[in-house]
Amino acid sequence: MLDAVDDLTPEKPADARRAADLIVAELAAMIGSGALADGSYLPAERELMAQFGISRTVAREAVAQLAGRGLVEARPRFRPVVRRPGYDTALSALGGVVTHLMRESGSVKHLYDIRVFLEAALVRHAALHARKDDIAALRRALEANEVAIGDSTQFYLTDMAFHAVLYDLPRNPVMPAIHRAFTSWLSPHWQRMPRAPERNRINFLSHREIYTAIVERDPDMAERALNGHLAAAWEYVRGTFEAD
Amino acid sequence: MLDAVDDLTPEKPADARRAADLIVAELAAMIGSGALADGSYLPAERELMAQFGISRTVAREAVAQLAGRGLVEARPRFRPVVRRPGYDTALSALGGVVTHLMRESGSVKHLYDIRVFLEAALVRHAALHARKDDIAALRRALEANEVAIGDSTQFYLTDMAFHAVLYDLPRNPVMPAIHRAFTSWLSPHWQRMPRAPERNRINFLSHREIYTAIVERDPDMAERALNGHLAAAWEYVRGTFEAD
DNA sequence: TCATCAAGTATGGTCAGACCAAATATGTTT
DNA sequence: AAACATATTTGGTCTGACCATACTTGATGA
Repeated sequence: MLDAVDDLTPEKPADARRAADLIVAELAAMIGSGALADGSYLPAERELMAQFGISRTVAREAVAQLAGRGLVEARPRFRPVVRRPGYDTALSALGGVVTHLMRESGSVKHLYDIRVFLEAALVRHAALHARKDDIAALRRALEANEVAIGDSTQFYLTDMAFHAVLYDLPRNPVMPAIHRAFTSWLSPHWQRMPRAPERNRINFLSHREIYTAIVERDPDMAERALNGHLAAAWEYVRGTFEAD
Repeated sequence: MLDAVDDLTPEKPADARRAADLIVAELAAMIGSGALADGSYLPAERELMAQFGISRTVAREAVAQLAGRGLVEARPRFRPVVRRPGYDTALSALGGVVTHLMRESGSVKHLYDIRVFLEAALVRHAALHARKDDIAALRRALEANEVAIGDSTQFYLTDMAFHAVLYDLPRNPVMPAIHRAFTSWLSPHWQRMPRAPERNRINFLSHREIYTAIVERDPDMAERALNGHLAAAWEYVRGTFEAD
């Protein structure tokens, strides 16, 4: 991290030409313009060879790059399928790196804190701007959460669903994608957390507290409830990876 | 976007074996454990061949994958260099996809709204938790911003720097990375925005307003000021890409 | 008629060996 | 000791081949 420049748009060496890059650009443009429709097959490698006058090597590398960018879904022995990227596929690009990042001591906490920070803002936003149907959705999620107290697996799902409603509230499609990314990154750690109905009950009560604060249009109380909720959850799971 | 499941941990087909994947996992582990030190050269392709008993093809694909994940920096004709990933390299993985995403109408706005949402929470946090040295840093950034009003290029930089301080405040290394990611994604649009000293002055005043609110420990006012600031900025640049 | 199953083909995955151009190392000359 | 010429290393690309599996086609049989 000494001189980690890492400009986020890797276009520094003005030339940096590699045969595959041109093909990638071309195909990417086709995907963007719809010339290659979402869900359709990418031309076979041997077709690309003929079509662009390149070798198989280059064709393969181009496909691999597109797959890396999420513009194409290339399962091992199947024909690559064109995938117009959504916010989820974008976040999923992080997956690999994040997994490695989280080996680093403290990084899980950093990520978790970001989540708390975001969600605090979300409950605040909810308390101020939630509409009737939003609150209804929240209430439904809360009720589902309550009946699942006895079943820890089910409780985990309804727990996530409750929080998901908060991410849906701003009606910005990026938010739910962020939520899915967070949960998929952090869930491995959560899985290891011992579960018990009494613990579930505590969490449910926290959820209800948050819900109440939102209904009463009290952002400060909502934020406080959420912070307490997530701080407690953290204390409960920190042990599972602090031994690392 | 119809059935974009896209689970964020691409490990669904229990088999999905590809020779390169094993090598990638192996090398990734070595990088994680420090066996391959940050900044050192990755073994040459021909060495990997011998070391793992694989063909050049597989060796190359493995390196390409590592490069895609940001664990290795592979400039065109140079030896790949090991890069222990930081939060920046993680976010940079998004770069390619986000670029494509932003062709989609409305996605720039969505991304911008996320930024506004986050920054609103940040100024709020600043107003509540900023320490003396934080405020000093903020003041320095503000002053630098003021003297740059006449120079639009310089103003742009000091503008970013001012906002950057807000991201530094929570002392969570993920925050600055997010800021850099945002600016690198949105800057292409901002570059097209016409600049003028009078406009700079308005923005500076907004910054001062935010600063004042933080100094006075008034989160609501800080949030309001920031929302106004960024909303105005949006109105000013929306024209540059709404024609698309 | 239509479902089933067996070739046959298309396609991605891997291998081998070769050549090139650029980057790096080596050694020689000044 | 610095500058230059040469040799070696190394990544980029090409060719051509073989395999295993996904897909297609068509024959078979209920």
